[in-house]
Amino acid sequence: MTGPVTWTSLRDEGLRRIRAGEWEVGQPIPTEAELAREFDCARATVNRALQALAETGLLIRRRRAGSIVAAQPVARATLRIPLIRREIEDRGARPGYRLLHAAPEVPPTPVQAALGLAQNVAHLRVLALHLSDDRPFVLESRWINLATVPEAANAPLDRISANEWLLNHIPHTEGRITLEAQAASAEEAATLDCPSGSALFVVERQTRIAAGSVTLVRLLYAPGHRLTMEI
Amino acid sequence: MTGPVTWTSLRDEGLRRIRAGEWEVGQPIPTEAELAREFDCARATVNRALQALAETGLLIRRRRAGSIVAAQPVARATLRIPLIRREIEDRGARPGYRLLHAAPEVPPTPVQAALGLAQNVAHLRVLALHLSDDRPFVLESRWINLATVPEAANAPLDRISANEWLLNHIPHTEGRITLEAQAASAEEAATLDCPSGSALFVVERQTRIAAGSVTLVRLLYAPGHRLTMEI
DNA sequence: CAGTGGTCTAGACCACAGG
DNA sequence: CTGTGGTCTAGACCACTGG
Repeated sequence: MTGPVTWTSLRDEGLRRIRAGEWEVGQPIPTEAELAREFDCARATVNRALQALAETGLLIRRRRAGSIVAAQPVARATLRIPLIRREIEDRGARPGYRLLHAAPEVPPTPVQAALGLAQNVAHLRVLALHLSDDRPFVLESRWINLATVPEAANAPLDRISANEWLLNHIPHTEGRITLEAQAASAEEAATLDCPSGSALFVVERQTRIAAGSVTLVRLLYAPGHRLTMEI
Repeated sequence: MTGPVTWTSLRDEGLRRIRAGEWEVGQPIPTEAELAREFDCARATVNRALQALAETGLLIRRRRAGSIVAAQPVARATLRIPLIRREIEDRGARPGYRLLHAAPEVPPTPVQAALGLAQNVAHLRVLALHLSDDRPFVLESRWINLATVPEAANAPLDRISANEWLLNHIPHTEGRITLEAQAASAEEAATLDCPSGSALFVVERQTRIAAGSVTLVRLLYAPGHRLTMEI
């Protein structure tokens, strides 16, 4: 804690004190005004630092009651889900892509329910395989809502993955991500070149824009895939 | 955008403009000064809003170059990993806990390597089963470093899960979380009451404090477990 | 070199909730 | 009612970087 005081340096010092137990769990830490005096800086600077600590769940801040160190901090980790191609490149491998199937189709009832669709809406059904150094990396099973994204019908999905095409055409979506494990069906196993019944890591992503549901995709990763995050 | 201008309202308006395409992908948005004039507020307020948008990966901000809308926003989702007991309670089920095994033991070499240990260090080996409405929910397989946390040797792990005991004694740790899928071994399957070879969702958490490694735990969830996040 | 974001400051007012 | 955090403001200086 030498040099000029910035809100990031204050945040780091707060993090240190919490981890070192200098600020006790469940106990209030000094008020913003007190910390501002201690570090000889403006209260706004302290505020910005404590706000950042509260954002990561380490502090619980309440007016009048002050800021207390969270007793049971919920482990909060930020998951970054990049483009599959980038993911492969980041591992130092050569990415590949093979379109397996692309045709208009009305989703089966359970998929419609998951998408929150009231009626039968035409979708583009896409199956594709992503390769890492020529070995199967992830099997992509996707539904694209043609009511929301009619242009998708003409997307050159044999050359560019739906993943990237969508990102280029509708980059900013909102949605939900679900992580789970699933046993590989015989067909999935054949495509991913692994034993039938293998435990697969599955990422399901559902995205929408204001106009409606955009896509529902299940990414079935070949065995051995891990997702790592720092806390 | 009526009422008083706050940095959160500015952030939300920026999010709307990005999603609506009013701020074009890859293009610079107005400068902070311009936005401050538009919304008739101080530049610091605009700055706080844009900083929040940059934090979530929607904007890329560079001095002199200005802020541009990210072309391929990396989907960033925050994963919240609560106490297992809370996780069960939050699902409206009754949590249960059974200690299966707890004894000092030197970890096998691969575990030592994962923990970054140079020599043989005594650990407490813990196996426990968490129940949800009397049905197996997650199998906890843990190593606790007795060099870092000697008190753990006397923890009443038959009554309180290591999870909670550690959180109460060493609440603020840093570490790494890994998510993967794994096939259930015969023994694991028996404990979790599922077919051998079932695809299990596995959360591995490794935590440490300044003094050294604290614990390595693998949480093997019974089939059907899903982890959901909003983007 | 000039324009942009990054940050600090000092002061102010407000909202909220604990006592 | 009062103390705490939440936020805004106006101004300032700095750091970086693109032209």
